[in-house]
Amino acid sequence: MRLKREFFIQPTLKVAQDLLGKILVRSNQGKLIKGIITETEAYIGPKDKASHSYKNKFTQRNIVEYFLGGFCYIYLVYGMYWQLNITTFLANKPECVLIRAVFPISKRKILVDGPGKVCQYFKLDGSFFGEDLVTSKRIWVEDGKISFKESQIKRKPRVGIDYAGRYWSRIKWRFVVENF
DNA sequence: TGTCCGATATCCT
DNA sequence: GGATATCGGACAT
Repeated sequence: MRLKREFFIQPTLKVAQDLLGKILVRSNQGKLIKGIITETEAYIGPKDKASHSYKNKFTQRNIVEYFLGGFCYIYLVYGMYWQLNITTFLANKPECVLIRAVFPISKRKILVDGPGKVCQYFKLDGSFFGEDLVTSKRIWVEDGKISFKESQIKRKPRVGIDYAGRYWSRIKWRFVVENF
Protein backbone atom coordinates (compact mmCIF):
# COMPACT_ATOMS: atom_id res chain seq x y z
CA MET A 1 0.00 0.00 0.00
CA ARG A 2 1.23 3.45 -0.94
CA LEU A 3 2.60 5.55 1.90
CA LYS A 4 0.53 8.63 2.63
CA ARG A 5 1.48 12.15 3.58
CA GLU A 6 1.48 11.37 7.29
CA PHE A 7 4.49 9.11 6.87
CA PHE A 8 6.66 11.80 5.30
CA ILE A 9 5.80 14.70 7.61
CA GLN A 10 7.29 12.97 10.64
CA PRO A 11 10.68 14.08 12.00
CA THR A 12 13.43 13.51 9.47
CA LEU A 13 15.57 11.04 11.41
CA LYS A 14 12.51 8.87 11.98
CA VAL A 15 11.56 8.97 8.30
CA ALA A 16 15.14 8.15 7.29
CA GLN A 17 15.09 5.10 9.51
CA ASP A 18 11.54 4.02 8.73
CA LEU A 19 12.15 4.18 4.97
CA LEU A 20 14.46 1.18 5.33
CA GLY A 21 12.56 -1.86 4.09
CA LYS A 22 9.97 0.22 2.25
CA ILE A 23 9.55 -0.33 -1.48
CA LEU A 24 10.28 2.42 -3.96
CA VAL A 25 8.15 1.92 -7.07
CA ARG A 26 8.55 3.54 -10.47
CA SER A 27 6.05 3.12 -13.30
CA ASN A 28 7.85 3.48 -16.61
CA GLN A 29 6.36 2.68 -20.03
CA GLY A 30 3.81 0.28 -18.58
CA LYS A 31 6.29 -1.57 -16.41
CA LEU A 32 6.95 -1.32 -12.70
CA ILE A 33 10.49 -0.99 -11.40
CA LYS A 34 10.76 -1.86 -7.71
CA GLY A 35 13.47 -1.78 -5.09
CA ILE A 36 13.64 -2.24 -1.34
CA ILE A 37 15.29 0.74 0.31
CA THR A 38 18.41 -0.35 2.20
CA GLU A 39 20.36 2.84 2.81
CA THR A 40 19.39 6.45 3.53
CA GLU A 41 20.92 9.68 4.78
CA ALA A 42 19.26 12.55 6.62
CA TYR A 43 19.94 16.20 5.79
CA ILE A 44 18.50 18.62 8.29
CA GLY A 45 18.78 22.27 7.34
CA PRO A 46 19.13 25.01 8.29
CA LYS A 47 21.45 23.89 11.11
CA ASP A 48 23.17 21.11 9.11
CA LYS A 49 26.33 22.41 7.46
CA ALA A 50 26.27 19.56 4.91
CA SER A 51 22.73 20.43 3.77
CA HIS A 52 22.01 22.47 0.67
CA SER A 53 19.68 24.49 2.87
CA TYR A 54 22.31 25.31 5.51
CA LYS A 55 21.49 28.66 7.06
CA ASN A 56 18.20 28.65 5.16
CA LYS A 57 19.95 28.94 1.81
CA PHE A 58 17.16 29.17 -0.74
CA THR A 59 17.84 28.84 -4.47
CA GLN A 60 16.20 27.58 -7.64
CA ARG A 61 17.97 24.28 -7.17
CA ASN A 62 16.85 23.51 -3.62
CA ILE A 63 13.45 25.21 -3.52
CA VAL A 64 11.74 21.82 -3.14
CA GLU A 65 13.49 21.27 0.18
CA TYR A 66 11.14 23.85 1.65
CA PHE A 67 8.06 21.84 0.65
CA LEU A 68 6.37 19.65 3.21
CA GLY A 69 7.24 15.95 3.35
CA GLY A 70 6.73 13.57 0.44
CA PHE A 71 8.15 15.40 -2.57
CA CYS A 72 11.14 14.54 -4.77
CA TYR A 73 14.19 16.76 -4.41
CA ILE A 74 16.39 15.66 -7.31
CA TYR A 75 19.57 17.31 -8.54
CA LEU A 76 22.70 16.61 -10.57
CA VAL A 77 26.16 16.16 -9.01
CA TYR A 78 29.57 15.97 -10.63
CA GLY A 79 27.99 16.81 -13.95
CA MET A 80 26.64 13.32 -14.47
CA TYR A 81 24.84 11.73 -11.52
CA TRP A 82 21.30 12.41 -10.37
CA GLN A 83 20.49 12.13 -6.66
CA LEU A 84 17.05 11.30 -5.33
CA ASN A 85 15.99 12.87 -2.06
CA ILE A 86 12.59 12.79 -0.40
CA THR A 87 11.45 15.85 1.49
CA THR A 88 10.43 15.35 5.09
CA PHE A 89 8.72 17.10 7.98
CA LEU A 90 6.79 20.34 7.55
CA ALA A 91 6.62 23.16 5.04
CA ASN A 92 9.43 25.68 5.46
CA LYS A 93 11.48 23.09 7.32
CA PRO A 94 14.15 22.34 4.69
CA GLU A 95 14.83 18.73 5.58
CA CYS A 96 15.13 15.65 3.39
CA VAL A 97 16.35 12.07 3.09
CA LEU A 98 18.78 10.94 0.40
CA ILE A 99 18.09 7.47 -1.00
CA ARG A 100 21.55 5.89 -1.21
CA ALA A 101 20.82 2.25 -2.02
CA VAL A 102 18.08 -0.25 -2.77
CA PHE A 103 17.83 -4.00 -3.16
CA PRO A 104 16.50 -4.37 -6.71
CA ILE A 105 13.41 -6.52 -7.14
CA SER A 106 12.92 -5.98 -10.85
CA LYS A 107 16.41 -7.06 -11.91
CA ARG A 108 18.36 -9.57 -9.91
CA LYS A 109 22.10 -9.85 -9.62
CA ILE A 110 22.83 -6.18 -10.05
CA LEU A 111 23.99 -3.79 -7.39
CA VAL A 112 22.14 -0.56 -6.72
CA ASP A 113 24.51 0.63 -4.05
CA GLY A 114 24.95 4.35 -4.54
CA PRO A 115 22.70 7.36 -5.03
CA GLY A 116 23.75 7.72 -8.68
CA LYS A 117 22.98 4.08 -9.34
CA VAL A 118 19.58 4.43 -7.66
CA CYS A 119 18.59 7.06 -10.20
CA GLN A 120 19.96 4.98 -13.09
CA TYR A 121 18.03 1.92 -11.94
CA PHE A 122 14.74 3.78 -11.52
CA LYS A 123 15.32 5.96 -14.61
CA LEU A 124 15.03 9.23 -12.72
CA ASP A 125 16.16 12.64 -13.90
CA GLY A 126 15.41 16.33 -13.51
CA SER A 127 11.85 15.88 -14.74
CA PHE A 128 11.05 14.45 -11.31
CA PHE A 129 11.99 17.68 -9.56
CA GLY A 130 9.11 18.48 -7.21
CA GLU A 131 7.16 15.29 -8.02
CA ASP A 132 4.72 14.38 -5.24
CA LEU A 133 5.27 10.80 -4.06
CA VAL A 134 1.82 10.79 -2.46
CA THR A 135 -0.10 11.45 -5.69
CA SER A 136 2.30 10.75 -8.58
CA LYS A 137 1.40 8.09 -11.12
CA ARG A 138 5.02 7.39 -12.00
CA ILE A 139 6.79 7.16 -8.66
CA TRP A 140 5.72 6.33 -5.11
CA VAL A 141 6.71 4.40 -1.97
CA GLU A 142 4.90 1.32 -0.70
CA ASP A 143 4.84 -0.41 2.62
CA GLY A 144 6.64 -3.74 2.47
CA LYS A 145 6.45 -6.91 4.46
CA ILE A 146 10.18 -6.95 4.62
CA SER A 147 11.66 -8.76 7.55
CA PHE A 148 14.93 -7.77 9.08
CA LYS A 149 15.88 -7.31 12.69
CA GLU A 150 16.25 -3.99 14.40
CA SER A 151 19.84 -5.03 15.13
CA GLN A 152 20.59 -5.09 11.39
CA ILE A 153 20.17 -1.32 11.18
CA LYS A 154 23.51 0.46 11.54
CA ARG A 155 24.06 4.18 11.98
CA LYS A 156 27.10 5.59 10.20
CA PRO A 157 28.58 8.94 9.16
CA ARG A 158 27.35 10.42 5.89
CA VAL A 159 29.36 10.09 2.69
CA GLY A 160 31.21 12.70 0.64
CA ILE A 161 30.68 15.75 2.82
CA ASP A 162 34.12 16.35 4.33
CA TYR A 163 33.78 20.01 3.39
CA ALA A 164 31.16 20.35 6.15
CA GLY A 165 33.75 20.03 8.88
CA ARG A 166 34.39 17.40 11.55
CA TYR A 167 31.16 17.64 13.47
CA TRP A 168 28.73 17.42 10.57
CA SER A 169 30.75 14.92 8.55
CA ARG A 170 30.96 12.56 11.52
CA ILE A 171 27.42 12.75 12.82
CA LYS A 172 25.70 9.41 12.30
CA TRP A 173 22.80 10.33 10.09
CA ARG A 174 23.30 7.51 7.58
CA PHE A 175 21.13 4.44 8.10
CA VAL A 176 22.10 1.12 6.56
CA VAL A 177 20.50 -2.32 6.64
CA GLU A 178 23.35 -4.79 6.96
CA ASN A 179 23.30 -8.35 5.63
CA PHE A 180 20.08 -7.77 3.78
C1' DT B 1 30.18 36.65 -18.08
C1' DG B 2 33.66 33.91 -15.65
C1' DT B 3 35.35 30.83 -12.18
C1' DC B 4 34.80 27.29 -8.94
C1' DC B 5 33.42 22.88 -7.39
C1' DG B 6 30.42 19.04 -5.88
C1' DA B 7 25.40 14.52 -0.94
C1' DT B 8 29.61 9.92 -7.38
C1' DA B 9 31.35 6.00 -9.91
C1' DT B 10 35.05 3.78 -11.73
C1' DC B 11 39.48 2.70 -12.91
C1' DC B 12 44.26 2.92 -11.51
C1' DT B 13 48.30 1.69 -8.40
C1' DG C 1 44.68 5.19 -1.21
C1' DG C 2 44.34 8.65 -5.49
C1' DA C 3 42.91 10.54 -10.03
C1' DT C 4 39.39 12.14 -12.88
C1' DA C 5 35.34 12.61 -16.05
C1' DT C 6 31.86 16.27 -16.82
C1' DC C 7 28.46 20.26 -16.35
C1' DG C 8 25.01 23.21 -14.23
C1' DG C 9 24.24 26.01 -10.24
C1' DA C 10 25.99 29.46 -7.20
C1' DC C 11 28.15 33.41 -6.59
C1' DA C 12 31.53 36.89 -7.49
C1' DT C 13 32.77 40.21 -10.90
